[in-house]
Amino acid sequence: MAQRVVVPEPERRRRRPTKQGVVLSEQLIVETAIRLVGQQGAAALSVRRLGLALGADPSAVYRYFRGTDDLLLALADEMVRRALDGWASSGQWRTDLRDLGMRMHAAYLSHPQVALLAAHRTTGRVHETRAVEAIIGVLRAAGFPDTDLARIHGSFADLGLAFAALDAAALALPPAAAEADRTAWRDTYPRLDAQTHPNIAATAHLLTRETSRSAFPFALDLFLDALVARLSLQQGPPTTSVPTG
Amino acid sequence: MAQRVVVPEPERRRRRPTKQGVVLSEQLIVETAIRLVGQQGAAALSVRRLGLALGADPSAVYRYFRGTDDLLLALADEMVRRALDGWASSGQWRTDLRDLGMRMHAAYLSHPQVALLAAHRTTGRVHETRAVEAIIGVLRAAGFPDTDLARIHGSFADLGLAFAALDAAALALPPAAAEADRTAWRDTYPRLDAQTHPNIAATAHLLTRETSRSAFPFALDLFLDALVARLSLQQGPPTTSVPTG
DNA sequence: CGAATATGTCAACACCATTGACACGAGAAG
DNA sequence: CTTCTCGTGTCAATGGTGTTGACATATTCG
Repeated sequence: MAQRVVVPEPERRRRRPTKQGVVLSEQLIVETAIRLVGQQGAAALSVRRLGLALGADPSAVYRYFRGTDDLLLALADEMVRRALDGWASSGQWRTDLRDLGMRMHAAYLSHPQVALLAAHRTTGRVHETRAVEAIIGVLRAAGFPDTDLARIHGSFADLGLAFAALDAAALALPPAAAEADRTAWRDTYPRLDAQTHPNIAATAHLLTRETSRSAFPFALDLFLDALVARLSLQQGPPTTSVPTG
Repeated sequence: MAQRVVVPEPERRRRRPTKQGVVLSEQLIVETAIRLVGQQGAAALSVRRLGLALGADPSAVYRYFRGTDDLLLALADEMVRRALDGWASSGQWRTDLRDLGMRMHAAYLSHPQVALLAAHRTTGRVHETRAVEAIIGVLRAAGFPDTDLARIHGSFADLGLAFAALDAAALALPPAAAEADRTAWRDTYPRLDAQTHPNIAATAHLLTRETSRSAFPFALDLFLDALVARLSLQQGPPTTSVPTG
């Protein structure tokens, strides 16, 4: 690190403007980084370009984040913040969980390049903690036993993040790669030898890459069905195997 | 590119040994890259280090791959090759699909760093095509209508790759990050204010990050259940909504 | 007002991917 | 066997990257 200490945002007192007159903040840096990645692709996220976009010396970023990885986690946490923004419990646990899942998915998909970079990371930051609190709260109110909370929460979060990353990957492809992807299905598959690839050859005219619809809502409902079934067993026998997907 | 033309592997005639006496090949480069990533982490995969590990000048890699992205796709395709290695249809479509899914998942998880880098990419290479052929073949033999093949195949592949990437992410974390992850659940959650995070505070002693078991087998079975249900509807009414997750 | 120091800046380091020019030797042609 | 071709490995150079230590200065506190 250029400097060992990164002052946490709430304790910052002195705000000294940049040579170009910009007053930096964690929030401003995060927002600028998200904009940068959205406009120019994930490859454009470098400390130097970020400095340029901010109107500050690149190394100033290190006064706010310990390194690029720290910044990345902050971007992920901002996605979570936006997902939770305005959410409130409806009182129906299944509705709540579905809503939380869809919000998380949507927040990441609105910035696919960020999702691709950060969706698989545990941020350990405030908004992630808020999300955990919300999910645990819904599960407890629904009547799930405390001993199952960690596992159910883990499965739920995994499902959402896995699909967020997956669907983001399709959206975030640079135009050239997306074109190459489509070309593979449209051009090369129909030309494959019927000897070596009989099934593709026989149905090539019907095979087009299906990218329009996300499988997430369907998968989420399957998961929630499993939770409902588990909860209704709750009163009867003690603990059987826990649904984890 | 250093040189516009990359000669495809099967057409290579001249194999000229390196100064250090190594005879290069696409396969050798891919295997060395996988080993490098497995031993030193994803960050160690640079053309320079790869050259060093190979015993060749770094720029020699560009005689075999157009760039780092091309190499990455080759790594992904190698994972698919290993997954398919030795697979044969059992004649039972559900068994076949489950087996293919589990193999793909296992192949990626055996090299989590590679999975993290490449699982979300469409490679367009030979082994991926073989996998598509196998899956389409199983679905056709099962009796799914040709018009549904693209969508069902897409959902199946998505599910497997999404969980491969997710589970790989947990395995691929550098030890420091993994420790930080565990610390968050063990140390900071129990200290949260009961006012702001009542649900976490009340159950903190039971909350530990659940990383031991993958949710994939469960999710895969849910998906296959949905396919079974869809197939049994096949004979009756025409087409309803298609399960996509 | 004066001092302390947080924060922005600068220059430097080691690394990275990629490229064009070049040399050499393997394989084809005779 | 000899000769020629050109595929392939090497070298040097370019412009990028994250990160750091030293430094300057203006903001806040006493």
